[in-house]
Formats: sequence, structure tokens, C-alpha cells
Amino acid sequence: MLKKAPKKDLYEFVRQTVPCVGFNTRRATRLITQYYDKALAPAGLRSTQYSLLSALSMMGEALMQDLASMLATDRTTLTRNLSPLLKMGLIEVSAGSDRRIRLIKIAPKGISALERALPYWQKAQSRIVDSLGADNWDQIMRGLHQISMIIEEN
Amino acid sequence: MLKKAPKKDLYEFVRQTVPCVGFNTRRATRLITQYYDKALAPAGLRSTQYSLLSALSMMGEALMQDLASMLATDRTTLTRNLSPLLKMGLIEVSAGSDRRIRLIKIAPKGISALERALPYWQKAQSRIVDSLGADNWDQIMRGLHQISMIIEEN
DNA sequence: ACATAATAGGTGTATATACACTCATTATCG
DNA sequence: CGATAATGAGTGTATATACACCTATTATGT
Repeated sequence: MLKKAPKKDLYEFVRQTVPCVGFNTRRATRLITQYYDKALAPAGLRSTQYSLLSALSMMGEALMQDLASMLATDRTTLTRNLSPLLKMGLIEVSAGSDRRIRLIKIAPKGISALERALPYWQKAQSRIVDSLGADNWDQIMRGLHQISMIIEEN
Repeated sequence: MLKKAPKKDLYEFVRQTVPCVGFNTRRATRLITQYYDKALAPAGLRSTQYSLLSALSMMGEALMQDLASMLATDRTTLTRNLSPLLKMGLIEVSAGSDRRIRLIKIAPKGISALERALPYWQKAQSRIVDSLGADNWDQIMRGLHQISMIIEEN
């Protein structure tokens, strides 16, 4: 029954029968991640890796915990996410005066990688934002941040 | 600098400096998934598992591919997602007349698990939707479906 | 009928994600 | 100053995710 239904009907079906906030955001995010992963593939980066490098390029040197807050990932997830970037030489890790601390920094090779990836990201991004309209996207993004605040403010 | 900033400032910072659709949806989805995972933990289910059982309870018997379309996951991801549910005895897999096909069905034990989880889900869900307002959430959800359509219609 | 296409699904591998637990280092309090 | 608490980070394990590649079965064209 679902097999032959056009995509649009499937969306209606899903939207009307699964009201769960988690289900719908996760579903959309899977599609979005697949989309950006494919778009960034020619630059040799995955979505998460691009985001991480992007965040690092804006933050300068960062502690694991600051980065984890920024990305809203678990601290231990970040350790695993950094590992392929470290292996590729795109980031650098150094020790602070407090010997518990690791300072994470984007490496020159990481900056090159970001620059190489930028046009691919831009193309993927604008195809979505242009279709949505900037105002519409801004509304959605604000909504997502509202949800984030509701969750974290507890 | 980020360390001592209140959460609200962090959101503003993130929103203004990382415009990426993928980054923002993934970030919010991480928080949302963590939230539902915690909420559903007393019932012994993760978010994905609850969604899967939920979808199955609505679809009746389903092919792998229909289920994959419904959830917008890769076919092979679904195989792995089903495995813990199968191990817990919450779903059943049978063969169709076409011997390539696997028919997936929720098991009686799965229905019980869903029923046990429902009040936990309801509480988590309404805390978000009540805070957002139903109209607001509906807008966001429509926005996410719009993005999904833009991506899949290509 | 047989060679070839198409279809349904699984495995190997790599990354993404988080919890429970652990280790090392620093801060704090008596 | 020394015992204890707090802090910063890593590992073990399990699930989530998808791509490349593979197997088995069915459909199709001549």
C-alpha cells in the first residue's frame, strides 16, 4: 500500500499518524544528514566532520567541554568524533597548564579542508534555503532552538 | 568565554554563527533524542525502538522496504535496528510467498511494551508541545517535512 | 527455456551517539 | 598538610547510521 504511493502521500501519512516530536525530527535529520554527506563527499568530509571543523575555526582553541556544549553532544561522543579528524591531521590537540585539560585546535590542513569543502556546502545549503525561503528557514531554526531550550532548561 | 555564558547566550551564538541547516537540525535532534531516551528508559525502550514499534503497530505487516521508506532510513540500517527488538521478542519476522521477502510484524510482547511505554512518551511529548504551543509545533513539523520533500524530490 | 535484469535482503566496515565506569589531576576543607 | 570532593577526559559496550559489496530469488526479453 505504501509501495506505490507517491512521496507526498507518504509524508501526509507520516505526519498525521506519528505525532512524536522525536520521530519527526529524527526522520528529517536522517534525510538532511544523508543529503549533506553526499554533497560534501567530493571534499572528503562527512556532515559531522564539516560541522566540527567549522565550529573549531570559529572558536579558536577550545576545551573538550566547550566544544561539547557548542555541539550539544556527549563529551565521550566528541572523543570519538575527533578521532578521524586527528588521524587525517585536520586538528591538533595540545595540553594546557592544567594537566587534565586538552586544547583542541584546527590545523592548517583542517583549514584547507574547510576551504575545499565550502563551495560544496554552499551549494547544498542554498538549494534548501532558496527553496524554503530564508524567512521560513529562520522560523524553523528558531523553533528548533526553542525545543532545545525547553529540554535543557530542566 | 563560552564556559560561563548562560545557555541562552550559547543558543544565540550558535544560531548566529553556524547557519548550516544540517548542523542545526542535527544539534536539536541530539538533544531531543537524549530527552526521549531518558523519558522512555523506565519502559526499557530507546527512542528509535519506540518509533519502530509505533510504526509497526500502525502498519500491520510490513516489508523491510516499506518500513525503510516510512522511517527514511537506509534499508541496511533497519536490519540493525530490528535486531535488538527481535532479540527482545518484540517483533516477529516471517517469510512471504516470494522467498526474497521478509514480513515484519509487531509481536504481542511488543504491543505490551508499547502500552507500557505510552504514558512515559505522552508525558515527554506534552511537556514539549505544551511549552511550544500546538500551532507552533505544527509549523515546525511542516517545515521539517518541507525540507524532506526538497531533498527527496531530486 | 535460458541468459540477463531487476528486486529483496544481509554483511563488512566506518563513523555517530551516549551511558556506565575508570583514571588522573586539581581544588577544598578539616 | 592530608583526606576527600570535584573536575577533565578516556574506554568498554551497545545501539544508530549508511555505503560498498554480496547472495538469493524473481521477472523479462529473445
